[in-house]
Amino acid sequence: MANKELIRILAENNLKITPQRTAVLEVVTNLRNHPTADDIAEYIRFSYPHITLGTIYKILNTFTKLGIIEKINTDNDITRYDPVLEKHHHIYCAESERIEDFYDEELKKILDNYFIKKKIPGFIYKDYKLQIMGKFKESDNKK
Amino acid sequence: MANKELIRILAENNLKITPQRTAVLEVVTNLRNHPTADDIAEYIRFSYPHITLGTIYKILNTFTKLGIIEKINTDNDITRYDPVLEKHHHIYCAESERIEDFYDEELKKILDNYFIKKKIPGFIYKDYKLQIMGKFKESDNKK
DNA sequence: ATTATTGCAAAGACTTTGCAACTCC
DNA sequence: GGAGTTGCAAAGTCTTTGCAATAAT
Repeated sequence: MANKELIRILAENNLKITPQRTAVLEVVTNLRNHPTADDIAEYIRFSYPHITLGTIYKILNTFTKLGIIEKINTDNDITRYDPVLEKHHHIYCAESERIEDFYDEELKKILDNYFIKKKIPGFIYKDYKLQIMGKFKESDNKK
Repeated sequence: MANKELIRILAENNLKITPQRTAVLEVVTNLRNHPTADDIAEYIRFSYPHITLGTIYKILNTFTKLGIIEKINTDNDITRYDPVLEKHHHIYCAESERIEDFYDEELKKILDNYFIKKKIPGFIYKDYKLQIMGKFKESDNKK
């Protein structure tokens, strides 16, 4: 994502354009690695050696509240972050920290269709999240 | 779940039968509230005032590794626990801490069917988890 | 100039760990 | 009796918070 685009997103959300915010947004959207706060800090320190985790967390929380990014829950208690783009699911590897995006038109249709029809009594449905568990065959289990 | 049944489960898993383990298993299976470790400690202290969170966590981790219970991820970083019974999903409330079980035969069929057919390249599929988000209409938002 | 944001350090929350004492089989 | 479990306290990890200094509009 180009720098111009990043700035546009911040502006649209009435956020002041700071280098730190731009950098965090850039890392999360461009990496697509579902990084942890710590991962993000590590990347950003190349360009902003003085940035601290406290700041990263503040920025991530701001973005999350505005719906610019989304938290991803993992089985250990470390939160990871995902840019909000088109609706997609996540594939979790049982043997590594890898989490990959998964998008399938058919699956989307099936589930959307189900939830349009299905009424859950006493509950106002808004969205669903699907996690796919298993393991990647390759041994190149990059994070 | 009867005490006899709880003991059977522990025995089946080659665990020593201790009052603490029996109590933890009882709380998680009978409450079906998806309690946190802290919730569980609170309940058990009625009968075992001296039990500590450390012990609760050790027991919960043992049970989780053996597949007797399962961790449930939440958006804040507090882990909650669910007895492993038949396959079911969870309904999350956006406005309270409530998490309810959801089981629907049709949904199960649809998803099982999809994943039987669908091959994800480079990935060995094992299971899926579906989270349903929205909010409960009632104001009696018991936890 | 005003208001929001950053950096830093300290505090907070949840969870894990080490070890001696104790239980279960 | 021996191996495994508990209780306790201390430590660990991730995340939040408060506040003065700083930067954005």
